[in-house]
Amino acid sequence: MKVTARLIERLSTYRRNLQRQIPGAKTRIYSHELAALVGETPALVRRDLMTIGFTGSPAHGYDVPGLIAKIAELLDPPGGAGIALVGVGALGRAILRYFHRVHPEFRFVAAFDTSPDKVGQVFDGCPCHALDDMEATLRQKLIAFGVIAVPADAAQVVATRLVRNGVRALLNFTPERLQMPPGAYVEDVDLAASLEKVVFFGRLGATHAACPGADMAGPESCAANQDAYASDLPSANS
Amino acid sequence: MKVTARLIERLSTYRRNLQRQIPGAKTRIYSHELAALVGETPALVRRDLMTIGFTGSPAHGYDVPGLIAKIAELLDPPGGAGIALVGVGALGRAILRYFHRVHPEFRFVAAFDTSPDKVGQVFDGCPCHALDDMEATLRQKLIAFGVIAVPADAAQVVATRLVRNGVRALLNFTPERLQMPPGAYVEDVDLAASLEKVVFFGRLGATHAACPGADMAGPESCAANQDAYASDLPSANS
DNA sequence: GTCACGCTGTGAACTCATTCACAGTATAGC
DNA sequence: GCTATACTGTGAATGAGTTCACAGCGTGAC
Ligand SMILES: NC(=O)c1ccc[n+]([C@@H]2O[C@H](COP(=O)([O-])OP(=O)(O)OC[C@H]3O[C@@H](n4cnc5c(N)ncnc54)[C@H](O)[C@@H]3O)[C@@H](O)[C@H]2O)c1
Ligand SMILES: NC(=O)c1ccc[n+]([C@@H]2O[C@H](COP(=O)([O-])OP(=O)(O)OC[C@H]3O[C@@H](n4cnc5c(N)ncnc54)[C@H](O)[C@@H]3O)[C@@H](O)[C@H]2O)c1
Repeated sequence: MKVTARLIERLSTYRRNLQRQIPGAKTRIYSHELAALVGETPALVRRDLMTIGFTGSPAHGYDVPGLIAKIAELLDPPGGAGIALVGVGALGRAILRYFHRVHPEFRFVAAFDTSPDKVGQVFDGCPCHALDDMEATLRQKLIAFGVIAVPADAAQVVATRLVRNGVRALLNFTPERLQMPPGAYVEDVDLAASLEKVVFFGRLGATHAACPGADMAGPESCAANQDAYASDLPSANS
Repeated sequence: MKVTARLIERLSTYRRNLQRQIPGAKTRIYSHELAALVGETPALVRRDLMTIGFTGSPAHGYDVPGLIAKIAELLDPPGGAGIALVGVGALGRAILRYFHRVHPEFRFVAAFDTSPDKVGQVFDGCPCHALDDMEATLRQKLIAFGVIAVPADAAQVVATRLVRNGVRALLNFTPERLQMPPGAYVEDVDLAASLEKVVFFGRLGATHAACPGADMAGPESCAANQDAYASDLPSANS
């Protein structure tokens, strides 16, 4: 099974969108329905499910609970993921709050910050420690994943320290490119670059009347699965 | 010139990393230096600069201020971008704060929220309006870009309303896949999927000893530009 | 019971992105 | 001045990722 980062990303959205359906409304789903739900092509959906060895029937499509289970088996770590947050600033707190409320399966079990205001407090169930306690806490709670939401200049130091103490993968919100030992995984989220794309392609849209014109095409630019747009206000669906 | 979303993303990080250098320290840079800075290959950097028609010299590499200017000319809208934020929650406020402080070139000129607590307040220079004022405000301030940070069920309605009133591109933090008219651009930021990738590849790293093993490879997994890692604590560089 | 339909599973084709590899060239050192 | 060097610019090769297109099949209609 050839597992790429994009496949994992799509599996994650397949699952999330399946779970968002009215529970029990559909226990079976066709590739083209799931595709519409997540904004992909039916062929890609079938290919992905084939890749993970999940098989449907031509008559009824794919079994929804079964698919969710299969994806869970693949993505969810057996013991549940213990995650550490470093930098309990505006962004860090938003993340703690959101995941605590809507995705408790991601267990943020420790936070770290330099600010004495934050240390000792508990944010959405996640206790904030001083940096000095990092080593002990990481090892004691067997934390394997980290989220970096500190100012850019602190990112590399913090990352190194995490990885030295058992953390094997990071989500990095900083524009800094982190140097990691081989084997460690870093997922960068660069919001400035994302906004820059929005501005660029939005501007193009204006100039060229439409993005599909001659020479430009973002991957999901012109997202429009046009079918549903003749109607007027596609009021909050799904 | 063939412009893809990935190119824009890289140009954005090229520029940001060039600007982060001690100003004036280097006025020239080689492709391999810039590549190391952003974690890409030298060949790709050269190809990108070629694509945007920026040319260097074999003797001294590329002119840094010139390159920054060239990228700005390409990415920055002439009048400055007017951006609207919808949903002044935890995430929305983090975004307003961050961009106001560190990237004021992205001008958040209006925010919208349903909560009476928020309406009328100013967040980091950005006034929060009631939803009823959306049409008027968008048109009056000629807002062409939007950021969606409302709960998922409100996302489609809000997006449609924005696009109906002149907004041409959106940054969407919601897991909802937005239906857009052709020509509009949507950039999705799916933090849950990103975290899921971190957990998956971090776990693999453990099992398989290292990611480059047999059959897996995330795009920037094993980010390690190993060169610099023999040394110990790569203390916050650049 | 038989037929037509519409879907899955999948090899092959294709498209897009990245890397290779090298010719061309400006400098630094001698 | 001449040579060795180390880089850029770029066509061509490679590689990933996606889509095409169709054989095979279970089901519902009649
Ligand atoms: N907020 C955003 O929208 C946004 C967007 C893009 C990038 N980022 C990145 O995320 C980072 C955090 O953003 P924010 O808005 O939460 O900033 P913030 O200033 O609100 O939070 C930073 C937090 O990190 C803590 N901190 C500082 N140095 C530390 C260290 N060495 N170790 C541990 N904690 C430390 C501070 O006490 C503070 O609580 C930013 O610096 C930026 O690089 C944020
Ligand atoms: N915070 C995160 O880390 C995170 C992570 C992933 C996704 N998201 C997405 O971003 C959204 C916002 O996250 P948050 O943490 O800021 O949530 P939040 O609850 O703090 O903020 C939501 C804000 O939207 C406002 N709102 C609600 N309905 C609205 C409407 N119809 N029009 C305008 N405003 C409306 C609310 O008043 C509130 O201020 C989430 O719902 C989620 O879909 C957030």
